Parts: sequence; C-alpha cells; structure tokens
Amino acid sequence: MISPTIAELRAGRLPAAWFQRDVRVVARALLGCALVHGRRAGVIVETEAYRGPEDLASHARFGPTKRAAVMFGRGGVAYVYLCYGVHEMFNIVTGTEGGGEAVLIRAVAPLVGLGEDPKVGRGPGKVTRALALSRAQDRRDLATGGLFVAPAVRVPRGAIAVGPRVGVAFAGAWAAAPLRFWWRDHPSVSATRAVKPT
DNA sequence: GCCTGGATTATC
DNA sequence: ATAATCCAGGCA
Repeated sequence: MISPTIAELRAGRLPAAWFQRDVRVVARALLGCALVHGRRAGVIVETEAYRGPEDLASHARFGPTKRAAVMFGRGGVAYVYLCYGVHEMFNIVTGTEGGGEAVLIRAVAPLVGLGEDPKVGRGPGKVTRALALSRAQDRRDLATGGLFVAPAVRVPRGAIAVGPRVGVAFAGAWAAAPLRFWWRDHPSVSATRAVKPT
C-alpha cells in the first residue's frame, strides 16, 4: 500500500465526539489510526487506557490537580507531561467532562516523514520524539489544527492483543488490569508480554 | 520549602 | 543494573 499524504489524512480527521466514549473502547479503536503532527505521521500500534480517579495508576488519582486537570475535561484533547524528568508522554483525553480518562500512546509505526526504522516510534518517549511532540502540545484540541488522528490502516482480524499496562507496578490491584492494547507481533510495539487475543 | 519517586530510555 | 534529570504531589 502507498502511504497517504498529510492532506489525505487531514480529510479523515476524527472529530471530538469520536473520543468521547469509554476509554477502553477508544484505546482499542486507536490501533491502526494515524497520529499526525505537522508533516509527520505514525500508525498507532500500542496504547494504554487510564480509567479515571479510581485508577491508582493514573495521574487522575489525585483528582483535577494543576497537571491533570485537562484529563477531567472533554475528550479529544491532548495531555502531554514530562516523565522521569527526561521523556515527554503523549496522551489523548477521552470520555465526557469530569471523567478523568485518557489513552497513552505507547508506540507508532512510521507512516509519513519518519523514515523506515520500525524502532523510531517504539516506546512512549520515542513516540513524542519521532513526532516532535512536547508539552507545547499539552491541552491542544485534536479537532482543529495540525495535531490530529485519522483512520489509516485496517488491523487484521484477531491481531489485537490485550494485557497489563507497563511500568505501573506501584498501582496495586490496578497494575494487573488488562488495559494495554497492541497490534500483536508488530515490529514497532514496545514490549511483547503476550496475553489474550480478541 | 524540602523530600520522594516516577505511565522511560540509553548505556554500563 | 543504573544514571539521567525535573517537577508534581505530599507533608511540615
């Protein structure tokens, strides 16, 4: 298949309402979609759902603090934060006002302007580096402007895997919840801890 | 104000 | 295995 152009992707931009659904539904549906920023785009192949204030792995567990307040707004907006003082993490707020939900984009495969190396967007810190995303994009609306999501590739039937989230061992019982979604066996996925098919 | 510890990655 | 690097959140 020929890679689409940025203009073609822009024509398929997903509207705010698309994100205003249960975070697990959105996290799964994002697989195969393009994350576009300026002249660059990657196919989302790995995501994690963060469910709200009761989710002890989520920044929303402290309520609508200065940093996490955006998570309690309406779906379809970016939430970008600095992790370990080193890496920027890109999330998309989901659900409706007050929900506190968001999806972390953990890996993208090269689509436009990212070269050929499947490792370039493998891991959440590398996603932001590859797509030139930073806290400058925090709270940006994905419904307008040069940062958006659009359908791009159909994920083969049965190729979506589900399992526990990465790096949240501190979250007690929530650490084991099956809230990580990825395209099974895709070379751009960050970890290969296999679990169950869908 | 001070202290603790990360939704990670590259390198030792 | 561990450094890098900084800021949010908790407590005094």
